[in-house]
Amino acid sequence: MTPATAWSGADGPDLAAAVRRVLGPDAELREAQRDALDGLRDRDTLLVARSGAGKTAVYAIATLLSGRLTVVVSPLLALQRDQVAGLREAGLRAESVSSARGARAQQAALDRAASGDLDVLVLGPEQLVRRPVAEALDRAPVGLVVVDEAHCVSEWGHDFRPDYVHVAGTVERLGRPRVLALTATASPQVRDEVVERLGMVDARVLVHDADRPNIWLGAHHASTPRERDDRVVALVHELVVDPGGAGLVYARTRTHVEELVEALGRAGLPATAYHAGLPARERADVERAFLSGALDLVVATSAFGMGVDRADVRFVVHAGPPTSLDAYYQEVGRAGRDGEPARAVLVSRPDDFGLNQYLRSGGVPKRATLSAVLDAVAGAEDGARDQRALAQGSGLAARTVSGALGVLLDTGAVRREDGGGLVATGVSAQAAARTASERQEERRTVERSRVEVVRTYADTTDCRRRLLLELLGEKHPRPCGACDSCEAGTSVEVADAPLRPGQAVEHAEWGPGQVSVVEEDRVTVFFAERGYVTLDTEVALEAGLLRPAGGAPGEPATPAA
DNA sequence: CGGGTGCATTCTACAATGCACCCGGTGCCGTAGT
Repeated sequence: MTPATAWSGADGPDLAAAVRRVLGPDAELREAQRDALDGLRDRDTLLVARSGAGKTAVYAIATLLSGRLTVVVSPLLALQRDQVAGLREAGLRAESVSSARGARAQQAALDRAASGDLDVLVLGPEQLVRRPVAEALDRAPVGLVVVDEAHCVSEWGHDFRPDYVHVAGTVERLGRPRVLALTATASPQVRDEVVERLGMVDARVLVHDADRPNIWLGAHHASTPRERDDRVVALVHELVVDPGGAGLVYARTRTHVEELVEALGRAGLPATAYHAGLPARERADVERAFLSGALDLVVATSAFGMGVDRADVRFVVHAGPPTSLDAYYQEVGRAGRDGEPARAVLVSRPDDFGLNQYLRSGGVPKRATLSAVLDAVAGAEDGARDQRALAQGSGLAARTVSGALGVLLDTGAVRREDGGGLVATGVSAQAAARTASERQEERRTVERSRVEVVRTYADTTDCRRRLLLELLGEKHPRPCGACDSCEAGTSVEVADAPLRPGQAVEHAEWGPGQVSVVEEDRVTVFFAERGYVTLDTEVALEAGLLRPAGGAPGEPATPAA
C-alpha cells in the first residue's frame, strides 16, 4: 500500500474544517493537539499528554486530513467500545473488531475497511496477527496507525500480551503508514522503549502537561503489614471526611484488596473491592457505579484504572508500593481531574518491595519452545503470516507462539522481509535461547532498579513532586509547596547543581546514561544496561567516574573536574 | 523477594520455634456446554 504522503496541510483550510467537524463550530485546538497534528504528516509521533487533553480528537482530525483508513490499536474491549462511540459522535465511520462482536459483524467491519468505506478501525493487538484481519488490512488504504495507551507496549508487551511485539511488523507490512502513539504517562525509558518496539522512524516525542499541581503528594512508612493497613484506614478516614467526591485505595494483591475492604468496613468506611478475580459482571457493576457516583470508595488492584475517568476523585491512597513510578503516576493521575485539590499518599514498608521484584521479574521461553516455533516458521509456506497456523503446526498455545516469535525476532533468529513474511536466518534455537536469557538478565537488572526507584521516592525527604517529575523526565527545579516534604521544610533548592535532569552523561564503567534526578548532594542516573543508579555527585564527578557527554541542552559541555 | 500455611520437632505439656513449600498482577482469545 502507498504510504500516507497524500495528506493535506496541517495548517490549511482543511485543518480548520476538520477541527470544526470533530470539535464543533467554535472549538479551538489545544496546544498538545496542535503540536501533535503539526508535523504528523511527515513524522511518526509519540504524544505524552494527560487524560482529558483530547488525544482522541487528534487522530480523528488526522484521519479526516489523511482521507485514509486509521487503524487504532487499543488494549481493552471497554476502551474500544468507548472509542468507536466517540468517533461516531464526531461523525466518523468507525468500527471495531474483537471477540466481543459476532463473526458476521467482524467480517462486515473488515470488508468495509478493505474497501475504503471506513474511517477508523479499532482493535486489540491480538487481532493484528489473525489472518482475516491481516488480509483485510493488506488491501485497505491505511494512512495512520494509532497505538492508544502506548505504555502497554512496554508494560505488557514482553510476556503478558506478547502480541504487542507484533504491531511493528504490521506497520512494516502495510508499507509504513504514519504511526501515532498516545499515552498519559511515560518516563524517558518507557518513551524510548515504545518508540523502539513500535519500530517508529525518526520519531518526534512530545510531552505535555505532566505536572498535576492540584494533587498533593505524601508518603508514610510502616514496619509491619498491620501498621501499614492501620495507617491506610486512618488516612482514608481522614480524607473521606469532606462530603462528596470519591477515593481510591490501591493494593498489590487480590487478598490484600479483600482484607482492606474488611478493615475499612470495620472502621465504618464501606468500601467495594475490584480486581480481576471477580466475575466480569460484578466488575462491570462496580466500575459503572463508581463512574456514576453511586459508589465513592473502591479498593482495587492495578486492574482498576484504564478507562476510569471520574472528575471528582479526591484521594488515591496506595497500600504498598506500585511496581514502577510510571505505574504510580498513572494511578495517582486518576485523582483531581476536575482541577480541584486532591491527595495522593503512598503507605509502604521496606519488605513490600520484595513482591514487586517478583512481579517484575518476567521469564524467557524454553529452548524447546523456541525450537518448535523456529521449525514451524522455517516450514511455513506463506512466510508464517498466520500465527494461528504456526500454533497449530507446533502444537503450542497461540500466546506461547506469539511470545516465542517476539524473542526469535529480537534475537535475530527470525527476520521480517519487506512483504511482511517471516524467514529463519539460520541462527539456531539454542543460540537464540542463549541471547534471550542474556537480554532477560539485563532487563531484570533494569526492572529491579525501576522497583528500587519507587523506594527512593518513598524515602526521600526532598520535594516529592520534583523527584517524581524528574524521574518521569520533566524538569522541576523548585520545590513545589504541595507535598509533605515542602510542608515539613525539608525540600532543597538545587538550581545550581552541576548536573541537570535530562542531561546526557558518560560513566567510566556503565557507559552512556541520562541524569534523572538531582538532589542536594546525590544524583540518580539511568543507564540502559544497568538501570537507575544513585551516586554521590561530588565523588562521582571528581573521581572522573561520571562526566557530562555532549552537554546539557542549551549549555556547553564541561569536562569532568 | 517475603508472607502464610502446615507439618515436624523440641524434650515431657502445652506452647513455641524451625523448616519446606507455595503463592503473588494485568486481558485478550477460543471453546465447551447451556
